[in-house]
Amino acid sequence: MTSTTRLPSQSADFPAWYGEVVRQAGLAESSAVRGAMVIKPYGYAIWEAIQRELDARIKATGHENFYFPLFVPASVLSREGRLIEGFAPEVAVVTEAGGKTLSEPLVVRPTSEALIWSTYARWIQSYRDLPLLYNQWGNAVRWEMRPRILLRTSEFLWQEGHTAHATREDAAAYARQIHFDVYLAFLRDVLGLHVFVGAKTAMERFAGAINTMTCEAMMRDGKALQMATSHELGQNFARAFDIEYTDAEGERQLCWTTSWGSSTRMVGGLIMAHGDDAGLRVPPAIAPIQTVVVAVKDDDETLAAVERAEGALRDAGVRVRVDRDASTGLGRRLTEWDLKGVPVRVEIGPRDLKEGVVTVVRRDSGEKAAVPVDGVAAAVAEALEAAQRGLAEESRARTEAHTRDVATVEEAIEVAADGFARLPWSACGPDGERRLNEHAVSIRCLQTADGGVPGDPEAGDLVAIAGRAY
RNA sequence: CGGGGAGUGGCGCAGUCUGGUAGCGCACCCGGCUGGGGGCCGGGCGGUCGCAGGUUCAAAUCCUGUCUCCCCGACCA
Repeated sequence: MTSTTRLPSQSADFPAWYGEVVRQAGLAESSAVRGAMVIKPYGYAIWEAIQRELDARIKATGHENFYFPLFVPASVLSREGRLIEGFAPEVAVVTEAGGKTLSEPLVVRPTSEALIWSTYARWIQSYRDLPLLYNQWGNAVRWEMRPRILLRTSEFLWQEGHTAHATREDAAAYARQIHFDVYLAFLRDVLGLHVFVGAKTAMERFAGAINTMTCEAMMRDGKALQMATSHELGQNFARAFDIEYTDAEGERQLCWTTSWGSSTRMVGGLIMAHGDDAGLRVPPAIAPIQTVVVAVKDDDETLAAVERAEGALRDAGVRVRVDRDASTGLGRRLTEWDLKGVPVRVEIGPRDLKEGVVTVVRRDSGEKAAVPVDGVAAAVAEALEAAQRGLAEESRARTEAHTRDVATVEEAIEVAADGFARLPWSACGPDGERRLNEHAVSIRCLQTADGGVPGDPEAGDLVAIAGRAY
């Protein structure tokens, strides 16, 4: 049961707005465990939809899924110096189990890297075993200082992919394929988010990676959120975990590996980027409920019409839900569907039926249309498509409107107040990056002049995308 | 660890400066009217004011101590 009635539009700052929507739409709540969360049924339905869509795309690139243990022996995690260094401050450690103090502490995985690489070392013998392509859906724990529900919780759900290859070129090509064909395509085509793809600077790179590619999206308040990353790990992890193979000439070689991941943070990003003052706006492509048919009254004629509309929509393959609970006030019911971000609503009541129509309303634009009773399925299909396009277009337009070209670090700091700055990397460099950081601005990624991912993150003539980040 | 703030019915808060019978909104229960965007009217249930001690005729309010939580910064998928 919710208790407050404070509406999102009444809160001044955006994060508060965000928390209200998360709570009122029934997505998640804080857990009894510090910094963790309970994902409520509707929030989980969105995550399931994301999983389904993303998993299909991952598998299409030739991967299968597997599952590794939650606990990692501390000695295994520390085999790659940078890995343990990168995560040491935020790992949770189990020192006691079965009523005894453990002879070796177990780390609750902040990532499965270490365990998976040490296993790959046994699985890989020959060049015939390569490439090795697996993905895992699971959870991870990072004891962050400042948790934010769905954006940075101490436990989060994610997928992490790990691949091993014979050559650097093959590994690089795979990382790119995942980054573009899986992450970029998913974020753009399914979530309707305009994202910047690029490489992380040395400072922002994943510990142990030689190249980290990222998808950065701009939230409604102009701040950045990293939506997914793909790493080329070079031979660093192969060396630390002895991942070797014998090539066709009989020579022992070190593998080249990649890893990549995305998490429940995407649900948070979806809200922060598409949400408005009335709640969520979920793109039809992943909306657990695409259309809700609302019975304005519960007289027999209305209920019969609602039933027919539901049938027609179901037959058309629409994920439809019916709301015929007239004992609850209409305004209250409509508000609830708005908060959940159901993309299209069909209202049916005596007033409509007298005219032989039903009312089709789009959540993204608020557009209302009276359509003939027999035309519901077609009208809804059209509205769903328009809503998907509309949200994507809004995201693109807003992002572009808040992205400006600048020439100096000082200008970048100013522009980052409410958006992104495109700054020549040559005018910034690691020193400029540090100056940006002092003003809570970071370089989200480095791009080529035409907005692509640089083949070499150390190349000249790159453009830095700078902004404040969550 | 540094800097701020808050603990009062289930939830959100006012009251504290200036001590005097603990209040409001939401939720909940009952009755009625309503019903095309969180509806209206009336009636109810519910709180040892974080904890401990002190001052006082009298403490949510003043004093001392203590506990807890939140926000900002350093961390970050």
